[in-house]
Amino acid sequence: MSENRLQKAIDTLKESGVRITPQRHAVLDYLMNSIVHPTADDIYKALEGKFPNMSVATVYNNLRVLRENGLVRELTYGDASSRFECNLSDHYHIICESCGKIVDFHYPSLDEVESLAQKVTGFNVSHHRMEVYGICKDCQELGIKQQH
Amino acid sequence: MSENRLQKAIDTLKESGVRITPQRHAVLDYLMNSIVHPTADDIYKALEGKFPNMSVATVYNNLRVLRENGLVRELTYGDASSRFECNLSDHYHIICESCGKIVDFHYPSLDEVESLAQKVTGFNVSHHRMEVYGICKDCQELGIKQQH
DNA sequence: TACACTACTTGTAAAGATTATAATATAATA
DNA sequence: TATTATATTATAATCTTTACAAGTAGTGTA
Repeated sequence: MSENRLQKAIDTLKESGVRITPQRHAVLDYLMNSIVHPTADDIYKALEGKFPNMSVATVYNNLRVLRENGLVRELTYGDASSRFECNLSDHYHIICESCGKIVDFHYPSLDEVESLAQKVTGFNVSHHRMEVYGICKDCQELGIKQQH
Repeated sequence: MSENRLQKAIDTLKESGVRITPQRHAVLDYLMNSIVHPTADDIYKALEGKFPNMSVATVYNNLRVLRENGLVRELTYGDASSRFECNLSDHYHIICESCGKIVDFHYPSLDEVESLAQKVTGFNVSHHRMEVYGICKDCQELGIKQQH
């Protein structure tokens, strides 16, 4: 199942003349099997064992290539560094203000907002982004425990 | 009108034991009369004439103090630097993908999304953010002109 | 297989935004 | 006006990301 997705992605890359190097394969594979929306540095550290000589620049380069080929989405939040995900299906994110955890959730796309914004501002609208913020279950429980 | 808002903000600060220095006053005043959502560097450059000796750190310090006192909101987008605004009324932003211009627009708050997200994820939701992206009128016209 | 071409990786330097630190200056208050 | 806590300044440091040059390695062709 997941292997299928990976193979499809590799085929897409090859069709665009992008070479499949071991490092690139590893970055893509890691992202495909990750649900935590890692930063570039997370990925770098995660692959350190497998590729002791890999440069940080390689991670950034590959993330850029994957993004340019529509296989990876870059998420930029308030904190210092970008986060990356492979899940390109239509979904939104909810972010824990305490631990930074990011969780996907589904909601019908906010097309109405887009069309109103277009009408009011005269912009030619292309897309939108939306995130919800709050405290995750784990941190809620931790907070309650600490009060005792 | 605007003077009234400024005076109110100053009173709020004084009540919290925050001193009103000339630099702090200028940053607040500049933000109150700005509609372009400036970066810290924009503000620094704008006040350079009035305060030739002001440090960039002072701008950051003051923006932090103003934010902590609920007078300024920090907007973090994909690009490198944060933007700041004083308009704390309920509104959303639409951003030009060509020139970076940010324009306010009004839309009923997306409470429904928040409550669904809370139900589905178990998070204790506090707020959300949403921005629309597109090409502004000016850039649309510029694009058409360049094609001739 | 040998060659050539191009893309990729690596290591390091550089850029840019923001924060930390220490010394000096100043606003608020009695 | 004197005092004291807070703010400003100048600079160094940090952190993320990009740029660059040199070397490496896939890929296609003869």
